[in-house]
Formats: sequence, C-alpha cells, structure tokens
Amino acid sequence: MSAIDTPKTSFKQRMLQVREDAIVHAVNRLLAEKGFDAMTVDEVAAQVGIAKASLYKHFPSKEDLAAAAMVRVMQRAQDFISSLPPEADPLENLRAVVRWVLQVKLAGDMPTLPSQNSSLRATLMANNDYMDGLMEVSDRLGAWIEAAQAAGQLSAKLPAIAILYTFFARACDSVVEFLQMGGLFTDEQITELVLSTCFEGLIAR
Amino acid sequence: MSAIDTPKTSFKQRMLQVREDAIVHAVNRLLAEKGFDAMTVDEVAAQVGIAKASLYKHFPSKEDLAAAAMVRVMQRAQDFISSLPPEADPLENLRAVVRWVLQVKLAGDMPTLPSQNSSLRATLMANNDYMDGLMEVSDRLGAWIEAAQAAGQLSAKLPAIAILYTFFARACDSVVEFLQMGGLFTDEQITELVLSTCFEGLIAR
DNA sequence: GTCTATAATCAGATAGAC
DNA sequence: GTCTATCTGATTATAGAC
Repeated sequence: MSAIDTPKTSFKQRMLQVREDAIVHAVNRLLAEKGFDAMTVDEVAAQVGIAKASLYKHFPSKEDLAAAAMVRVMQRAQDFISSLPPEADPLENLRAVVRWVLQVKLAGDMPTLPSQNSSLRATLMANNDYMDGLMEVSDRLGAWIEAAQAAGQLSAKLPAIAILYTFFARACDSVVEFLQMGGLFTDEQITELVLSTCFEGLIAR
Repeated sequence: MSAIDTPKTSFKQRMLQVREDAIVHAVNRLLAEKGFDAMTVDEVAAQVGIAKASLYKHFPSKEDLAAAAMVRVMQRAQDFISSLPPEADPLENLRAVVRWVLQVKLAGDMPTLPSQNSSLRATLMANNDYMDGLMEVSDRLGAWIEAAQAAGQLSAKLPAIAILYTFFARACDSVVEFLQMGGLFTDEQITELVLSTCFEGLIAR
C-alpha cells in the first residue's frame, strides 16, 4: 500500500465504522424496546436505512447483531466504571454503578436478551469482545464488593458472587417495568426505590 | 336432557377436563423451560400426544394457551396463600410466599412470559380468571404488607405497591438462573440467598 | 458494499373427512 | 373432537446484478 493510499483507506474504514455504529445503535434500541425474538432483521435494516442484504455483509447473523449490541453496552459500563474515583468508598461506587444501570434501563437503552436461547448464548460466549468486557466489569465490581465486605459495609455472609449477580440482575429487573407501567412514579423515584430495596432491603432498619 | 344422560355428559366433561389439564401442564413446563417465543404449538401437541388441530379446539390461540398456564400458576399461588395461617406474623407469611415462588422457580415449574409482547398482554388482561386471580393474590399480599409496615417490620417509607412488585418480580428473577447455572449452590442455598437479599438487603446489619 | 429479488424454512392457524 | 393435509404469512438468509 502506498503512502497516498493510506488516508483514503482510513476514510473508508471510518465510514464503515460509522455505519456499523448506526446498525448497532438501532439494534440496541430495538432490543431494549421489544427484545430479541420480536426484533426482526428487516426492522433493523429499515431503521438504519439500508437493505437487509447489506446488513449481512457487516454481521453474519441476527445473533451476531445482538452480540454487537451487548458488546456496546458492556463497553459503556466499562467507561462509566472507569469514570468513578478508584479511591472513593467502594460501596458508593457500587451504588453509582447500579444507579447508572437503572437509568440506562429507564431511558429505554438497556438491551435485553432471552437467557434461555442457546444459539444466542453460544454466539455471545464465542465473542471475545463481549467476554472480555464481561470479565473486566466483573473484576472491577468484584474488587469493590470484597472491599466493601471487608469494611463491614456489605454483608459478609453473602458470597461475593451472589452480590455480583444481584447487581447484574438489576439490568433486567421487572420491578422497574412494573413501576414504570403504573405511571405513579417518576424515573428518579423508581431509581431510588429500586436502589433502596436492593441495598437496604425491604425490612425496616 | 334425561336423568340417565347426566352421568354420561359429566363423564365426557371430566375427560375433557383431564385432557385440558394435560395440555396446560405441558404448556407450563415448556414456558418454564424455554419461554413463550421459543415454545411452539407443535411441541405442545407432541408432548400431549394429540394433533395440533385438536389443540386449537380447546384453545383458540397460542396466547390463550399461555394464559391458561398463567391462570394455573396463579391458582396454585392462591392455594398456597390460603394454606397459610391468617393469624400468623404477616412478615413470616410473606417470607413463606416468596420462598414458595423461589422453590417453584427452582423446580423449573414457573412459567415466564415476555413482558413486552402486546398481543399476549391483551389476551392476559382479557382473561377474567387470570385477572381475578392476580387481584386476589395482590389483595392478600397487600394486606400483609400493610400490616407488616404498621407493625414496623417492613420499611414504612417504601410504597406498599413497590414492595408487592418486588415480590412478584422474584418469579422472574435472573439471579436464580445465574446462581443455578454456576452450579456452586444447592437449591436450598439459592433460596436462602435470594430471600436474604430480598428482605434484608445487601448492606450489613 | 449496496441493492432487488428470491430462496428456504418455519410456525400459527384452518379445512374438511371421519 | 380428533385426525391428516394444507394454507398463509412472516422471517432468516442468500444469489447475483451493479
């Protein structure tokens, strides 16, 4: 490749990147709105404004589309976690992460996947970007969890992994949808309610 | 109808009831195992051992099949609630109900529906048996919740409806699946872990 | 890489004989 | 009411021209 070709190639790659971003963004919205099964590849193509066949030039299957959306949300989680002060109270950082998850969910930006779909699970587990992101997030949160337990902030009788899963599960917590559907509470109120029940529990203190 | 016909008709109706029970039982298992979208009507027919067209003589649509399974699980919940001593500690009764939900779920008997599917929602809301059961359960739990709040057992700063939804959400809590998949904990341990995080929260007391 | 057109399949629902 | 056979529509994925 000659030197004069480099910018041209780079520009093309940037265009490609922009288009793929648009695709993943549309997939993210549709996954958050209707879930994996109800989302059709036709819809994705229509939202992006390209032909379905073009989609398949970028992503080999519907499962890979979903995986790309999960990589994206995992990247966002990593970005948020990295933005938190590492020297701060670990419990406060954990609260901040859960609050962030709830806000993304309330904004309708949290993609949800059916946990039982096996071909989807296989695609996700074969996706290194996703698995790396998942492990990175787990490590960061796990360290804070153990620190908070050592400091007597989080219950030490709960396995750290159970606490971690409890946080992850907030991303698909039906309480949020129930409360949102009722229309009785603002997004801020829902956030604080779920945060409170998650950390403080239901029993009076 | 003559007197001699009555037993015959009644027998026929009993046979019909038995068959429909078998259908709903199969639907329940499939919904618990793979969810609504992945469950096919062909599968249901195969499991019951009848032709698909016969299914449609009993239930007019796939949505109605799912609704029948939800009616069944709601009926079971009512039965369990009725089996509890009304004069007992309301908080203990609530714990018992949540424990029951978790055990049904861990046994793979809890049907789950996609909350976003609108035609399914419409079918459910048009089903009087389901709506009556849902309201009955809500009333019974709601009374215990308010009693427990008045007694200073449950946090009084949480709206009762939010607590109720938190209980309902245990029926589709992904933490249970996460912990079950890991294989590190027994069903009893998972039950106690989720019960503890639900009522006592994550923060050390 | 993007498009139009189409294949291939699958699943919900129905027709019509018995 | 039950069956076999079929319809109908939707959906994932691809062929092939440009």
